Amino acid sequence: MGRQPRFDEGDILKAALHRIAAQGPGAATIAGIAGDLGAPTGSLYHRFRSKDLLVATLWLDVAEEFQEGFLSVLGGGDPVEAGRSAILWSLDWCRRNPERARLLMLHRRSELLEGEWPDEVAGRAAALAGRAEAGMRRFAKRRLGSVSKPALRRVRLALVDLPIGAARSDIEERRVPSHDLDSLLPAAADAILDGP
Amino acid sequence: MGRQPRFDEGDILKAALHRIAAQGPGAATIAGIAGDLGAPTGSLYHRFRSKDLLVATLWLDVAEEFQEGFLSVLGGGDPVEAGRSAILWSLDWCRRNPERARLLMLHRRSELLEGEWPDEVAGRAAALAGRAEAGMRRFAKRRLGSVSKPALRRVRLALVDLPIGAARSDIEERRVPSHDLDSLLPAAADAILDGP
DNA sequence: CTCCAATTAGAGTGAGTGTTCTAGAATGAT
DNA sequence: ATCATTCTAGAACACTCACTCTAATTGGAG
Repeated sequence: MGRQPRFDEGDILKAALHRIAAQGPGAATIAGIAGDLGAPTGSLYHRFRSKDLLVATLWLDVAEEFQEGFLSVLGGGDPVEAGRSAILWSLDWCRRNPERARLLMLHRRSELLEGEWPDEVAGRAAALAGRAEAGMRRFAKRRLGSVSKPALRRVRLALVDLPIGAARSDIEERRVPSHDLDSLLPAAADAILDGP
Repeated sequence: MGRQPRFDEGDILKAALHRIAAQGPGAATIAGIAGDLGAPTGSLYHRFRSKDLLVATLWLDVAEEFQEGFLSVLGGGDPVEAGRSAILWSLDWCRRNPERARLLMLHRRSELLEGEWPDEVAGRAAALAGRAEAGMRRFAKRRLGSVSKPALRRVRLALVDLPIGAARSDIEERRVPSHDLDSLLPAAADAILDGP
């Protein structure tokens, strides 16, 4: 019932990802994405009420995919080993998904999205953040026996901020994260988690 | 010989820094900066041939100031202690210069400057990068006894990428880098530098 | 004072942006 | 065949941006 689509949500999001990975968030214009697809601009607005909503959807898709895998590894087995494995999994995810990694690791949300989340996805964003927070607390409890603020800071530093900081330079230069990091980062993380 | 200026380079750069620190690089428009100063847009173009040149000058001013202090600390005394001190100095610089820190730590060059360095400052940029490279090599030689690629990678990771990654979340939320980092980061750096 | 150069002053230009609008093409149900 | 629905198609709109241009102002040198 109705005309068959030539460009669906997936096509549009994929084109937007390509553009952002190749030329940065500034290149993700409606006209640019439509041009890559050979689509008229109107077709993009048929799928997404605004450019913000398009970009937000893309970001959430990628972030959810990453976070799901990350938290799943973080939750398994011995906590010491789980922490190290989660770091390795993050590095490997970046290697398997170089374009998604550029989107997620290189650009903060504020560069892609001025202002607040669009209403349509505010719930998704809040749920995503909530699951991250819960996963971090669960790991902090298992690994450090505490969910105090300093303990949570350590966990976030060791498992999120340091790996991202370390991988950034490689990702920025369109390389895959160096395999040196596979041994250096877990060592640094343990130093932080087990330090005085 | 000629009319006295109401707005000099320093005023303009300061206004640009305020804007970028407060609202991100996207807010550093010529009209915006001029508006903050109460100046006409023409006056900005009297000082800077283009917006790119203005932003590039600002970035180089800040980067040179930071790097000079950083390398000076990194070059002194016992190398093990110098590495730790350089990290602490970086954190302290961010605390003393919150706006400059936002500019330098939060935004990569590519967010501020699309494309290449303007001709007028290409030499300055190259010299800055050269001094950084030289300082890193000197430290790698003293601290690890080698200037091999893996050794340089470790040094850059321990002294640059990790501290920036660690400080980012605080800086992003307009806080001063946590004092936890003063002990956690040197420990992580040593783990990386002294690791197998 | 009379020049002259430096600077302010701000309207104007053209390119690019996100978004809207109207028209038409395709498709399945009746 | 008709019709509502879904989607393409792209011109048009309002706005912002970096940048340019012309004119007016200022202050020192002669």
